[in-house]
Amino acid sequence: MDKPGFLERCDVLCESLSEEEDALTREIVARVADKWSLWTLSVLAGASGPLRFSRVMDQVEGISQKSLTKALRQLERDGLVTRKMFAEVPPRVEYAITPMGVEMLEQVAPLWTWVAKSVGHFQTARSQFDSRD
Amino acid sequence: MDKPGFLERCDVLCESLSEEEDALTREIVARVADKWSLWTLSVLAGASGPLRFSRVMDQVEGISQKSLTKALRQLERDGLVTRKMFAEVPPRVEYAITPMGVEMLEQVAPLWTWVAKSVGHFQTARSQFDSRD
DNA sequence: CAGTATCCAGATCGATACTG
DNA sequence: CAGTATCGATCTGGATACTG
Repeated sequence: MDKPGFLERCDVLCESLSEEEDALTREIVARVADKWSLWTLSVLAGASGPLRFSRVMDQVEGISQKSLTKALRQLERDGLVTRKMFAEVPPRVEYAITPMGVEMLEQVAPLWTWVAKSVGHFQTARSQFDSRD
Repeated sequence: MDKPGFLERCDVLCESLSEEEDALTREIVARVADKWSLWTLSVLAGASGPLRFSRVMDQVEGISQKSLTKALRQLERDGLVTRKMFAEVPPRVEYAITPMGVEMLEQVAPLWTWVAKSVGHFQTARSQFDSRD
């Protein structure tokens, strides 16, 4: 089995990272896999403009207030969404995706699409595995 | 904010999935984010041939026996690696990546590379966020 | 409205000990 | 060698109640 080119290039890049950068890279990639974070980000991407907290919560079905708050804070912290507070009563907070957030989704979309298209293969593999002696 | 084309295409595909397929898709994508699973898979991809359990464990630094077993089982179940047992004493088990596993890595590599290249941006975003009033 | 604080149940993981 | 079994610490997420 030859070492594939894409893997080699990835290795070279990854090994050039400091330990701190490596840890951060892993963290960001991990966020991609997080159910709520990615869903939240794509809701903001699909909206025609900034969304209030409760509008986001409506669209991310099943999320709790606590989890949404956490997801939005993380996304904000990493510069993937912006948070704008208005000094009104009742309070209004608007979230919007950043260009970096859009870029992130663009990177994730091919992977997601590939998995979705391959879902039949995975189902087959699993049923074979589950019914082996 | 216009709905980007890539997102729309992804939406259309995702909405064509049954609830079961959707759940499986999420699960597979989640595995991508899992530290050990991806690392294990890339070790097998980088090897010049099948690897024994203990060889894999050597290369995935810091993993416990329990976690490696779990990661390998999941990868096997999804058809991303194969497991071959030899009836010898002491027992020998060899793991190898499948074509599907290679494909999976090929899908993940661009994302990983992009994150690694963007790590500086994320560091900046975080330090700004962490030092805001 | 947009959170924060608290409690609690379930999953996860490392360490350790044991086995075919 | 390649696991499985068990235990305890840790983390996570939902439900609920409360607040500026």
